[in-house]
Amino acid sequence: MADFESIVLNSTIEAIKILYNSDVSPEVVQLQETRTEFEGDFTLVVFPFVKISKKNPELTANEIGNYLVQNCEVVEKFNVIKGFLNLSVKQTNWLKFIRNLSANETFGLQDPNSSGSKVMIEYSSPNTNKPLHLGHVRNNLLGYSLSKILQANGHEVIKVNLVNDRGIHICKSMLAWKKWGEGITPEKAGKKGDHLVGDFYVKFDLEYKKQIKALLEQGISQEEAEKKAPLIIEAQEMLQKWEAHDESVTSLWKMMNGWVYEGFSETYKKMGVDFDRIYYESETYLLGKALVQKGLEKGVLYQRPDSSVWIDLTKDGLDEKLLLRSDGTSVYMTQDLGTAAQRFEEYNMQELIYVVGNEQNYHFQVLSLVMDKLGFSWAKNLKHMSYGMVELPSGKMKSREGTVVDADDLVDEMVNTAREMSKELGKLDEYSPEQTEEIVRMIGLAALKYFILKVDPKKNMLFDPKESIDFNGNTGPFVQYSYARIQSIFRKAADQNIKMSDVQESTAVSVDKEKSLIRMLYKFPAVVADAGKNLSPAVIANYVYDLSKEFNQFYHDCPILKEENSEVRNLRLHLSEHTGKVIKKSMNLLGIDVPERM
RNA sequence: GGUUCCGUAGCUCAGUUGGAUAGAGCAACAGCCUUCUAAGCUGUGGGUCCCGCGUUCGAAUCGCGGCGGAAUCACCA
Repeated sequence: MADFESIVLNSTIEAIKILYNSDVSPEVVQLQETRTEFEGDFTLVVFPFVKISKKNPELTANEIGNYLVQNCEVVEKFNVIKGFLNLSVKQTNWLKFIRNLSANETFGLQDPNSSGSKVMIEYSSPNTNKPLHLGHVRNNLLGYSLSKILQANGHEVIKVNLVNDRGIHICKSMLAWKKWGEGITPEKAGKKGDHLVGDFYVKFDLEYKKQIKALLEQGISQEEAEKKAPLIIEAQEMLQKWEAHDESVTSLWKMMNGWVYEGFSETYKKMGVDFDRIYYESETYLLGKALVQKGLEKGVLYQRPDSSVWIDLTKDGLDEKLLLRSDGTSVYMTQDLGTAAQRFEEYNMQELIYVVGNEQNYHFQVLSLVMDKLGFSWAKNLKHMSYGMVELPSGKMKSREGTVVDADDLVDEMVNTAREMSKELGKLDEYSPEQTEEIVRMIGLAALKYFILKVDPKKNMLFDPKESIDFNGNTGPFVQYSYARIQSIFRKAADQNIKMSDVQESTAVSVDKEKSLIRMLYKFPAVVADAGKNLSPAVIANYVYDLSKEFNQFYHDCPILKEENSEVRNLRLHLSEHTGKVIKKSMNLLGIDVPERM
């Protein structure tokens, strides 16, 4: 079924050809939704055509309007306000649209892999020296939701995670555990492994600072003290041993990383995110050196006297960038060059999207440029899905000041709040503890996820704990509540033995709220496409909120089961059903579950 | 200093090929449960869309110049 806009658009082009003997391209035709305060469904902006018609806007609009009513099969009537031609789609077309929905379970979603495009999306990418925090939460939720949105747009999606499991920061935790851990394990401590390891990272920093302070008191400069402190030297030695595959260091590393992985997978599971493939930096950090060699041979890169390798990007408005240290070891960029090449070779995808914070905008600009200069055709298909930082009312999160919001704690708190709130409202009194727990989990998580995803990803956002646990208004629980209400209607309908039948095209759509709900549902496919194009879960979140609000108004204004006219009742049941389905699909695209009751 | 991003109601945010009188939520106040879940609905108040200039029939949206904020510019990742 062609959508109404394209039908109207084609007819408009035709109208202008016939009325004014002029050819206009589709881009010139501005068709938008009619604002609610005016009558109509779609509005044609006629200003662009007055030059062609050589008549004033009102007259032009009337002429086009008349033509469309007579010649466009979906246009019923029109009105003109200023230069705006408001068009009403025939009611039978809307009813047909609703009727077709019943036979279209995948409404709004493209068939899996139908676009012929394969996309790899990298997200999460944690360090294994401390637990996940609020910043990672935004990353994980965005990455997971985007993968769903891209799938809904018909792309084949490969979700990958690149775990940073090696490096000096990992050695710091390891060293601290060795020195002060007294053989403690997550079991003995009764603590998640990632949190335990994080404690030792903090411990290292604490002791390191003490040593620096002591050195400063001996009159050594800050810079030198940071380099000379025995702890950091030990950590560096440990890193060298690790790179040399020293047995004792490796086994310690494996053990502690194992703890962290276990902790992470618990957190991932709790948040409901997953991956198709996990890469480890310990296995990829040496990649990229061969590419650098090739770049040197091609003359794209150059070597300095100290034998470090650089690329000059000053002509591209950037700086010179180091790709290999003077001792021949890799930097972060080198590895990223290598892994990108490896991935394109292995998966042959069209695009690689990195979900990484905007503090690395420069890095990804360089990455893509370097790849381009090295001659990889897909360099322009490396996309950085850059998102803004999460700030707290007190400002930025600082681990030193203990203001980091831990991911596990955060989820637990949201769930606890949901539990208290449900108890207070007496919502779940009749359910078993297990059922209650499941629903309460869903609500708490929805509050958190929706709160984060509703904000445009590229913007920095403020995470106010007080606001995040609000379950009223523009929130996840509000959307869930709307869904639960709908399910309740159908439970009642079953009790009363009310059956649904096909929507009759003769049904009167007499209430505004019915009409606006239909229009809202109609928009869904365009919203999914928009979210995919702009890589923005926020587009979905804002839509599903508007849809839910619209439904609640409809629910308030219109009796459904109690409606006596059976045709109207039937229509309202269909509208409720399809609203429920679209809410569920939308929330699914956000990685949020919806409860049958709450 | 260079580059990039941001600035909309008291607060948090929508508003994307330039379109009509700039919208929600929270907070405040006032209403609505003997009728399908009140985690809901309705109403009131609240705006120099950071400022200025320009392009245009028309600018929150585009361009230029300011002001304010953030990120980044490591032989860190």
